[in-house]
Amino acid sequence: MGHIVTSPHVTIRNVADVANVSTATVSRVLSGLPGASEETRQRVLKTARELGYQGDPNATALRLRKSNTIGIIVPDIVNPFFTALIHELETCAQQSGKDLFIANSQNDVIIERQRVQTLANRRVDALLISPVHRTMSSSTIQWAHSRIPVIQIDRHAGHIAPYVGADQNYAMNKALEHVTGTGCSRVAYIGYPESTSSSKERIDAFNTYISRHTSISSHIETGLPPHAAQQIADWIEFGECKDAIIASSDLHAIAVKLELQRRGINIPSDVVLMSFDNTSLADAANITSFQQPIDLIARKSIELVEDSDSTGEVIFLAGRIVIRGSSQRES
Amino acid sequence: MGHIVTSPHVTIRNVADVANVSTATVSRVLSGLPGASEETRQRVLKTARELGYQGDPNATALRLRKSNTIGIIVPDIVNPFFTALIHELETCAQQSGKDLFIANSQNDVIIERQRVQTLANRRVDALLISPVHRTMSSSTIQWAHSRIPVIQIDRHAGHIAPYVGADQNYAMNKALEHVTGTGCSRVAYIGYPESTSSSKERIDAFNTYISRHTSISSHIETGLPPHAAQQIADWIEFGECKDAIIASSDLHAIAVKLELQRRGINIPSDVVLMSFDNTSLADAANITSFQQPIDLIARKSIELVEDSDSTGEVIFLAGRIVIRGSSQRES
DNA sequence: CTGAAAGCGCTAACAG
DNA sequence: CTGTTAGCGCTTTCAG
Repeated sequence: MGHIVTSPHVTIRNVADVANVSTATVSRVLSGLPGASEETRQRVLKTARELGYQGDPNATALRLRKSNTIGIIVPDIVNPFFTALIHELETCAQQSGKDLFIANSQNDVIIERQRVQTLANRRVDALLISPVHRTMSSSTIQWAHSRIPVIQIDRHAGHIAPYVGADQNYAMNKALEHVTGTGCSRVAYIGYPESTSSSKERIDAFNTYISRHTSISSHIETGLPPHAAQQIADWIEFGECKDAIIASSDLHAIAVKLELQRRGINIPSDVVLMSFDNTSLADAANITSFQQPIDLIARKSIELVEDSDSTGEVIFLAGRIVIRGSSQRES
Repeated sequence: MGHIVTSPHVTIRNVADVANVSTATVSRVLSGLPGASEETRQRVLKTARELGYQGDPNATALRLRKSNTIGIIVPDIVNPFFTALIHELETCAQQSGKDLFIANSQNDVIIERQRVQTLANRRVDALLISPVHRTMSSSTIQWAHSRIPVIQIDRHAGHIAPYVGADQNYAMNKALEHVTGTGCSRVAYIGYPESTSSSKERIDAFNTYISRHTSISSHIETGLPPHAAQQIADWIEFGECKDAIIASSDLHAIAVKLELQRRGINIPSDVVLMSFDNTSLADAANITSFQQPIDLIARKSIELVEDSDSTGEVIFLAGRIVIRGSSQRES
């Protein structure tokens, strides 16, 4: 068995020879440009089809200095939120006839820089990026933006390039309204530190809301899911007012849920729990979660790519809460 | 603001001019080839660094007809199992100094063919693919294998190219031993239909085991998670012997868990439940799950890529069960 | 040890 | 309407 080379790559030259025209004509026809009689058009199209001509994207990219592709760099490809986003982007990109280059920066600004360079060197037409860090990613993004159009997506590193993402302030307000609506007046926030723009915006929104509603007492806990979950469990109090926990990621919510279960604390009767992102994890663990509008985020970002004179735009999108058993009696 | 072109791409020509040598020499030095005095070496290296030379992968790929990259096509990028695999592959590929092109076939053989063609045209050095379908993907894979080295990973479409994946027979035996070990003598299988090699192999292994252990009664239910879960719940019986359900994916297991909860059936006291893949979903839902050896799968496949005379190999790897609350009393 | 030159496959003037 | 030509950035003989 093994790898048998049967069909070499068909070049434009091959097509030209068989169709008895010049490579220039083949190129024009295949690019849909004018300047070819209907007769030759058909002949070229036919032979190209018969020979199975596919084109060489590397040669085209070298010549045109663009590759008809869009690059997307996510900070963590294992996170279902980002794969859901990638999935939506794929659909939108396909509709624009573009391919997607998917890259993972593994939550590391060094790797992020490498990925940005790789994609820029490959001459992607535009780069969508969800930055690893709110401040430390900005130089990389600026570097990229100086050579190709860059759009920040879901997270940003300042007003250094257009941004499309969810309105974290709106989301956090909805979340707080929901949990206070279930009768909680002690509410805690748990999530990663303020290293990403979305985390920071959520924490800011949380604090603002609390400062305006003096009847609510609050608590904030940041850190990696397991550790932060232990801390937050210590904060739980049984008294006249009911406790609520808002987790900034489904992962944090699950860590909290497991920790509370271990301590014999019941959800939702003792403590109301909800989270952000509404990934398959929230569904699996039956946790109420705020659904980011990833379909709109994807659509808008691809639109921005097409629409070249859209520099400096900042687009916030809404979203909605998906209520599950962790914040209501009946599941 | 907007997109400001400040730094054009630095070419080998630029480096050559500044260093006062020919492009040929620069190329040799940068490729680490012999044929350059230590003095010029250093000078070239220095100027390349100072100018921020990055190289043009498109030009190199055009010239060399290879791109120093590996392509990976997964059937469903939203599935945490495949992103975990991608993550491992990234690590291994990086160690070999290669970039990874990630593509998603969206469980669709048509899209799968497109993705394969795209990557082949981009001259990836090798293609790793987890086929969408056990039989319908084979022509695409054969087409690809006729032009570039192809390795089937986790799933396969016949002995048409090397394969690296888990030993499904071993895995299913371990699963059956585990659930029968908890005292169950009625056991059901739930999963997707036999459209993928792994599904088929698991079902075959299930049937073989059952036929050898006549004291166990069995049941098989295939279909999409929610529907199949309803069916399987109808099968549950309360009697002298305890029931167990083995789910072929974490998604199926979660659907089963939710359906049983709705009917007031307790896990694990009434029914023992376990699944395959051990993704973050299983962790979230506290479900015992068989962990595929994705680290070994990734390592082996990258090794096969390097080792060019490895045609026709078939490598099966083991794995282990991660026990959680769905199959034991204490969590 | 080094440079000149050819050419990978493609597109875009420019002629005809 | 069509062909000739140059060249994108790179590597690699082949001379010197």
